[in-house]
Amino acid sequence: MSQATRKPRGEYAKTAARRQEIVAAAVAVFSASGFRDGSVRDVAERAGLTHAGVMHHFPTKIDLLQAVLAWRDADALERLGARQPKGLDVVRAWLDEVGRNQSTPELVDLHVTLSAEGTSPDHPLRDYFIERYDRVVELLSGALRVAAARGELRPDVDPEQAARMLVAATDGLQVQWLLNRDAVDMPAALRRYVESLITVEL
Amino acid sequence: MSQATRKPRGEYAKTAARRQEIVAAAVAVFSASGFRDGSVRDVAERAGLTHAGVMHHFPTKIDLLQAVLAWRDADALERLGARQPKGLDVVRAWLDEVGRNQSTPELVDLHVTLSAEGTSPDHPLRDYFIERYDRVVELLSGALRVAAARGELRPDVDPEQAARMLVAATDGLQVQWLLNRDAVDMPAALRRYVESLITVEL
DNA sequence: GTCTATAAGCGGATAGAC
DNA sequence: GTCTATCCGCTTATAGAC
Repeated sequence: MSQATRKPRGEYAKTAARRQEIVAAAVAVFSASGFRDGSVRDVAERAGLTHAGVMHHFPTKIDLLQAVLAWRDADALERLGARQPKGLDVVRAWLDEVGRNQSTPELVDLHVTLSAEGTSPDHPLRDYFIERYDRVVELLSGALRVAAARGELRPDVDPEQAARMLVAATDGLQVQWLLNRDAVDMPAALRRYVESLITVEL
Repeated sequence: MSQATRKPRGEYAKTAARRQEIVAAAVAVFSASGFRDGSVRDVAERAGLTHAGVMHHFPTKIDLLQAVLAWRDADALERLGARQPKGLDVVRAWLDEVGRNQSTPELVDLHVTLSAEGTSPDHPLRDYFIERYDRVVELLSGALRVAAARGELRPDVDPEQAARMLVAATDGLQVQWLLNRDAVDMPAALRRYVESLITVEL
């Protein structure tokens, strides 16, 4: 995350506030027009400056999109990490999050599209997504380890492998759900998978 | 798939051959530069015409990429569908395919990126991917139904749900694998999942 | 630090040559 | 049908004004 960690001394409240305004404009534009048809010029107009002005704060259009995603990720991951029992509760919270996301398909689309783009070797979002997946997998596998210590996990289940699989299945189901919402019940499918891993009721 | 089914009378061998040349050039360019940095003009130059000439055959850059993917998909799906016992053999072939794909990460990247883009409501590839996922899920759930009839499937497993989950997990694992190849063993993870569904050795 | 002006290169649309 | 020439609006890079 070379980009996000670069915080020059001169970056004061005013700059941060301006960026937040731009991000808000970007959320509005990309949610309405999609991020492929929503232009930086549209975002700039809505935020009250020129397109080059926007790109002073966010060097590329992708950086701007990353800011939108990070803004959405932040409170979701907070909700997960804040769970205090830290066992299967975290897994339940993950399923809740998936269910909640169904009400904002544009943002699901944004995440799916950008995480896919971000896999390319030289993509500016690559580091961001590597770190994000590490964090999410670590969070969930930690939760499963706690569950294992309590004897709630089947003995042949490896916590990290299962966590990785849960995240993978979530991502993949989102793609199929976006293509055909009637064919997929994401929370139910994930619940079935989790229940095949544990020895107790979820 | 309005595009692929439209085959005007005037489309003869020469045209098909020209398109194949362009697709070959596109594979070369996109594999080398990625499909985001590889331009239609690059493809055109390599195929010996202007960028507008290429876009006569493939109206948009996305259509060109779809042709690359379809070219790769064609024999993979054939290999799967050709399996004659039609039971768990098909699932084994699916895992083999995943393993085989590891030798061409650029094409995996291409598939992941395009399937994600294709989820957007008005995206030209949307119909293509809807149909492709239907076909794949149908192929795999058919295979699991055969396995169920043979008593090889756990009684509480729903073939279509399991097939959908297998495809979803495959897609999601590919994202994580592209981000960090050391962290993920795709065939092993999928094999574990399949083994949790069945009553026999895979 | 914030932003404008400008220009290069891209995907895409159009008109018309063959 | 196939393709070139040309033009459009876009993202992005660079130079420099404030």
